[in-house]
Amino acid sequence: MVHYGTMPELPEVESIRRQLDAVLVGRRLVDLTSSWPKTLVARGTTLTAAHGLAIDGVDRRGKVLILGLDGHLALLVHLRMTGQLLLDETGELEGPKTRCVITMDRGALVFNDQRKFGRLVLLPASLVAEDPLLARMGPEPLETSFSAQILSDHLRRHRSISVKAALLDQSTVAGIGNIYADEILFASEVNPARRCDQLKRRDIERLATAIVAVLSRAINAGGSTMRDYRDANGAQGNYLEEAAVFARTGQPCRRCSASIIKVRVAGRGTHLCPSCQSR
DNA sequence: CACTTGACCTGTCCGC
DNA sequence: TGCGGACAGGTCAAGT
Repeated sequence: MVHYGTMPELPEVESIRRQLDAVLVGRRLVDLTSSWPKTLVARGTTLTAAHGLAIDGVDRRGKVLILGLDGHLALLVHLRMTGQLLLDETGELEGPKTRCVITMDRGALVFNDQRKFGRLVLLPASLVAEDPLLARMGPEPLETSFSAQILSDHLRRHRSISVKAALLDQSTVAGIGNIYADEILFASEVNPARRCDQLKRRDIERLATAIVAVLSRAINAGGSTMRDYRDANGAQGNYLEEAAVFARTGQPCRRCSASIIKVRVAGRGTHLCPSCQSR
């Protein structure tokens, strides 16, 4: 059994966003604490400035959650690999991996993160767009304005790097990580190692269609669960049962029955069907 | 500027 | 059984 880390990507973060938005609006922050210095920081404000503010909505940009606080502050949450943002109504979810606790007038948000890569940033709402976590984020693939032309425009900034590396670059398209990059490339019948400047218009059109289809389908399945992923209620996702290539090394391709292989592209473990994705 | 590599972290797995 | 090292991957800083 191969071990994988966690990879909350757009579908997982969107699942969490929906759950939190449905229950957090109106709750007030009482206290923010962290037990690992880098996990929670304030930029352009102080942590105590958030005390007493009410959550007015939960948004998402790429893989970043954005909790709005009374219109003038915001809390950015990036789960990175192993982060879990859990709604703790009864005070029972804190444990050895808890890095941050956001106490509210009702319940708390507990941020558990085994590998300590996750980040929570409190900042003025006016600085959200220019924060390093969001400043160079590419187009949102599930907005109606996303199109093959927009994807083409962003891919054109790359030449020799692989199409997989470009998909993982958040400035190309927001929210794609290693699992969905592989799934999108399979659905597009494009080889992950293909150079960006070798993509034909038809390839880019297929990629744009697959990006929307794969991410939408994954949201409907509640996201993927590798190892540590949990939604805000602690539940796992189901998408991996539907995955075409990811974590299916040696198993038959669902389209042509050839054996799925795992190779290294752009420094990442990469799964593909050598027959369907020969070019 | 385009691109690659290393650092950040911890837990798990594999080979000796 | 114990232990060292490779590996997992999102992002940014530093290097080529």
